[in-house]
Amino acid sequence: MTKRQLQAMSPAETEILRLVWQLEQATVQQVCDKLPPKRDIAYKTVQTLLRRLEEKGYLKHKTKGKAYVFCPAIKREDVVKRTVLDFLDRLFAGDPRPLMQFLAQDGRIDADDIERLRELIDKQ
Amino acid sequence: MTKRQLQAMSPAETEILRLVWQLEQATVQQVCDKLPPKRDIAYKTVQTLLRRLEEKGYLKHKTKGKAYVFCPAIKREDVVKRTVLDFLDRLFAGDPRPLMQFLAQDGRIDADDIERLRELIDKQ
DNA sequence: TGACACATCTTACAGATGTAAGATATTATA
DNA sequence: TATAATATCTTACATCTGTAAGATGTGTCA
Repeated sequence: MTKRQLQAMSPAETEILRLVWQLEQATVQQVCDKLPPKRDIAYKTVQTLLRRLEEKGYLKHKTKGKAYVFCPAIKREDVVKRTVLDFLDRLFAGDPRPLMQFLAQDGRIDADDIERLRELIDKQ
Repeated sequence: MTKRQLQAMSPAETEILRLVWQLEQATVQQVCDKLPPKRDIAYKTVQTLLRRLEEKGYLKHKTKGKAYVFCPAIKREDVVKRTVLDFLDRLFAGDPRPLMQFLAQDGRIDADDIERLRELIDKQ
């Protein structure tokens, strides 16, 4: 029971959590401002998603003036780990190679990226 | 409108579609047999998921004897592309590098994998 | 040809999700 | 100290999801 079971994040919640990570900590308004213009959702909706993320244990908040400031309640890398592995399991039976291959073939990673990855692996 | 908008797959549906890919084509029973033992869901549930995948346009079926044989209605690589890019957007703002980095650091890809990726990229 | 096994079709249903409105509280300002 | 602006809290609600049961159809074999 050291490893608490977190309730899964929905896609919309994931998107919002990422913005909080980027901002390190954020009010509802700041998250709204950070949304890409194409992503047209109401302030109230963002508020609901932040609240649900807090209920699920991903965020916590403190009060500043009249507004809440939300910040991560668990380490980003832990969330990334759980989320990526889960994704990998479902789509590729846990094998990361088809995923990497797709990224390479689709031109989303280049020789430089590969070089940096090699260094990272060699260092270990 | 050449590029039809596919309805998103749910996590459970994704898992089932992956099994159909592995089997190339499959009856409900074959998908059930392919499920990992830990994943304990009823025949009827698998049937529902396959039906929903067909409704959403990911699968089609033909009849063989009294049973349906399901097979992909769209190319696996197209589904992978849409699904991976969507995932990447939500969790990493579209940047694949944190994802790769995680995989490397978590020991999920090794030097050999990297070498093969390099070859793949160099060939392009 | 009747019954058994096994499919599909129809229906269910609680909980999650996406999206947000209305009610109420709080802070700054005229 | 009213009042406007801005927050949060409470509530809503249609749809999607995960999970599956019950009704009905169909092929097979005695």
